[in-house]
Amino acid sequence: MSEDRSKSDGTVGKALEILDLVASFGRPVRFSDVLERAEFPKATVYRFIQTLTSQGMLSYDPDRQTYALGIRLVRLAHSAWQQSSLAPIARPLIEQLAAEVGETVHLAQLDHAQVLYVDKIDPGRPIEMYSQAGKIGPAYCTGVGKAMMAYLETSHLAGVIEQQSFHVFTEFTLPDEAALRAELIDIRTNGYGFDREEHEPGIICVSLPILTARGRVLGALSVTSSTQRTNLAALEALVPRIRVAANAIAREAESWRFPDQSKIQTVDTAKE
Amino acid sequence: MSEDRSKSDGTVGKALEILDLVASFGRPVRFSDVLERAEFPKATVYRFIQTLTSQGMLSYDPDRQTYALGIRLVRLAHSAWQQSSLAPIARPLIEQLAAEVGETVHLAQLDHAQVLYVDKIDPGRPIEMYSQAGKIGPAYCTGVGKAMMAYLETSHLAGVIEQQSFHVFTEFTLPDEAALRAELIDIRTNGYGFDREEHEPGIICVSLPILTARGRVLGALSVTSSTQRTNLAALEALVPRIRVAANAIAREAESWRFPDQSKIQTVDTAKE
DNA sequence: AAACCAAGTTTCAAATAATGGAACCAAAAT
DNA sequence: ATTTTGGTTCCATTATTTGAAACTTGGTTT
Repeated sequence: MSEDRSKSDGTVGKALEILDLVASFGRPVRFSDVLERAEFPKATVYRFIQTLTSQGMLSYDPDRQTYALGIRLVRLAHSAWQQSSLAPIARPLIEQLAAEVGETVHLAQLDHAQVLYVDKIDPGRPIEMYSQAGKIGPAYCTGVGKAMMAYLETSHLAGVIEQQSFHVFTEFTLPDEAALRAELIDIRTNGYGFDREEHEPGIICVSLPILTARGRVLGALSVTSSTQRTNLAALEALVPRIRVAANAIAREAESWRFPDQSKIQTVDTAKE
Repeated sequence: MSEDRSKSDGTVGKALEILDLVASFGRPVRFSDVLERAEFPKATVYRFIQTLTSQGMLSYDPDRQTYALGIRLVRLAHSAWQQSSLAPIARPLIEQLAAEVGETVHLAQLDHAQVLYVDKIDPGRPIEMYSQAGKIGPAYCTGVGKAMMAYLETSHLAGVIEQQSFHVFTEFTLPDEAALRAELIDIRTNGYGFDREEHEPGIICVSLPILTARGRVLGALSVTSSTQRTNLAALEALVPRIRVAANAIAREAESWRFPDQSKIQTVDTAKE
């Protein structure tokens, strides 16, 4: 199910596989824990762990003799979040959106075949960030996931759908590819989609894709609430307002031209 | 100055060097941008970028033909922050501390030879997370940096000091190793240290290390303010309260025993 | 339109680094 | 004192990385 990464990315791919493996434990691990789950021989796993530790991608606790993900990752993520994600651009826009509609707003992007939440604003309560940004979720049963899938090009979409688990979370969870594909056509027709308690009972949302002028999917925006507080029709009424935000984010993301500091003449004598 | 990483970490080290390089631009980059600054030949840089992109560590924008740090990093960092840093443990404790003292509290750890801020609570304003966590700063002229250095073992300390730039930020910046070493002895004697406008004019702080029972440095805590609002003596009065928090964090970090889910019998027939 | 150029991509033999079985070591358990 | 478990090192074999050079592509200039 996830044996595609590292398939032909040589040593680097394998090292990152080990990194993911450590991450998957969700807690500090001993060498033997990793060895057990890894599909490489002892010495190989050992060397990878050494290397990753020396590189700061893993950290070693000498007291407990355990490895955990290293803080170099936190530093890199700081840059990643700033430069690669929509979050820093979108932050002021979704803050205002959340304040106006009075509901939780999610900003998500597609990672591999999963939804990755890059920001969340919950009006009222102070922002808890790390607990949300970086979180991943299934694509086939979340509003943002479906909104993004609806606008993928056919070939890419096929790959993404193939990797959906179609685990049944609630009675409303879309059960299979056929149901999902039908839903995606609907979304494309309307320009927005819903989560009808497909992932968590009582939780509903409207979602819109964030698209470039050329139609490439950048991410998705959703407004989430519960069945107690509101209903789908009320959420649907927010679509125009959300669309304004989504468009604004797309426009800003696209127009973000960077100071052209790369145009410095490169003299060829730069070899010294 | 930073040619130590990847020195003998083979291919993986080199790939991560490229990753850092991309991060260092702070904005999406073209292939040639990277090539220019990298010390590897064209084909090598090219393959690394391909690999990293295919691995999701970099993301490629086909419209602009640029690479940026990938969102897989955000996902990994989410785990890293949770499992490796002190932040999730410390969060409630420093929130309360910030509320009580009414000043900004920083939580930092040492990464390589730099200070890495893993959390920040500013009473009054809502918490901005990724924009702060992950930020790095110099060790020799920040309160948290000096507090941590003061408690490193001699050999480790030497390596860290060697990498300090001793750039002069203000008239109070410690100018050289001798001044720093003297200051570190002071800090060790008192159990806490100050930032006397050494990094930014008008900004002062008290800082305490977070130490394990065995005396290993886990991180540091600081309460920051400005010369307009307060003075060093007033900050010093907060030390006992801060020490409570620092000790609590250390104790919790140490006693955090993880559910013993690794003790599942590993039958050796697991080969199929 | 032809010639040119810059940026990006592919090739392939040589150089280098990764591999992994096995031996080794240390500390804890018996 | 002996065995077991968990971690570390060795080193000949093997596979991968390397990088100069050739090539392709898309955009400019003449």
